[in-house]
Amino acid sequence: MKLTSKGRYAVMALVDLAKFNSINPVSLRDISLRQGISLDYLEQIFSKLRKKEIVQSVRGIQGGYVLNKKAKEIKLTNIFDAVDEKVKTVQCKKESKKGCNGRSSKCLTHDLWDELENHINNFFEKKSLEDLIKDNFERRI
Amino acid sequence: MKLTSKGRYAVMALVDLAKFNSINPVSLRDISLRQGISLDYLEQIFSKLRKKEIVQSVRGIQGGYVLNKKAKEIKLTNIFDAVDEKVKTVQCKKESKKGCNGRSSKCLTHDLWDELENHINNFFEKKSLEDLIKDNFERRI
DNA sequence: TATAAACCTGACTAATTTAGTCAAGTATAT
DNA sequence: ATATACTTGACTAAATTAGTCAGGTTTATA
Ligand code: FES
Ligand code: FES
Repeated sequence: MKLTSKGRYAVMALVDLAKFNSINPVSLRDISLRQGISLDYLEQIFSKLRKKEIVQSVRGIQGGYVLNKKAKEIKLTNIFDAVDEKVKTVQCKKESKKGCNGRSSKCLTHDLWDELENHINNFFEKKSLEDLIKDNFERRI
Repeated sequence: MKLTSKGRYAVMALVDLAKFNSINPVSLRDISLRQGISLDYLEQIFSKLRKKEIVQSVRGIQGGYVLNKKAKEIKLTNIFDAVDEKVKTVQCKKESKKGCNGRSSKCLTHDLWDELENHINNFFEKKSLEDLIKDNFERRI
C-alpha cells in the first residue's frame, strides 16, 4: 500500500500555499522551487484542485492561486478526492453483489478490507489544512 | 493508496487455511479452487509465508500447509511483512536526514505521512487471524 | 517400486499505473 | 507590447503488479 506522489504533492503544495497565502496569490513557480516539484506536474494538480473549488486562480502577471476556503474547512479527504488519490482496499465493485475474482458472493476477507478502508479514511476526514500548518508552526518554535 | 492482490490473497488464503486447519494439512490446490486464486501465484505467496515461519509445509501426497503458530498469534502485520506488502507513505528514506526530492531536510508534510503510516500499521498490529475467523463465523450464524 | 499428488524455485511477461514531459495555447498587470 | 503565469490535452518512460511457465523434488500409497 503506498501513497502516490500526486497525493503527497497536492498536500505539500497546499500547505505551502496556505503558509504564504497572505494577500497575494502564490505562483506555482514559487511552489515548484520551494518544494522541488515539477512545474508541469503542479499544473495538472492545481487544475484539479481548482475544478473542485479548493483553490482559486488569478491569471496574468502577479497571478497565482489562493485558497478558496478557510484552511480549517479543507480536509485531506477533500484534497485527495480532488486529485483522485483514492483509498482502495477491495478489488470487487463495492456496490455489486459479486465478489472479487468474479465470484458470486463476497470473499472471506471483504469485511476486513472495508473496515481498513474506513479506518484510513477516518484519518483523512479528521485532518484539516489548518492542523498541518499549526503542527508545522509549532515544530519550529 | 491501494492494497495489492498479493497482500489481499495472502490473508484470504490464510483465513481459508485456518478454517480448514483441523488435523490434515490443506493443499494449495484446495485453497486455489475455493478462493479462486491462481495456484502458481499461491505457491509464490506460501513460499514466503513458510520462510517467515507463519506456515509449515508437508510434502508429498496428502501434503499441504498447516499454521505454524496459533491463529491468535498471527497478526496482519506478520502476514504483510512476510509477503512484502508494506505501507509506504513517504518517498524519502526514513533513516536518512535527507527529504524527498533529494532535498537537504524533511519536507513540510513528512510528519503527517509518518503519522498516517503509524495509523495504518496500528490496524494491522491489532488484527489477528483468530479475529478474522471469529468475525467470519459470527456473520454466518 | 512406479506413480501421482503436492510442494519448491526461478525466470519470464503482459498489463497497468505512475510520474512525469511537452506543446500550444489564453489572460492580464505593467 | 510583453513577460508572467494560468490552461489544456496529448504523449511517454519507468516502475510495479499480477500473474504464467517450466522445470524441478519429496513422499504416501497401490
Ligand atoms: S474484496 Fe470484496 S469480495 Fe473479495
Ligand atoms: S516525505 Fe519525507 S521528506 Fe517529504
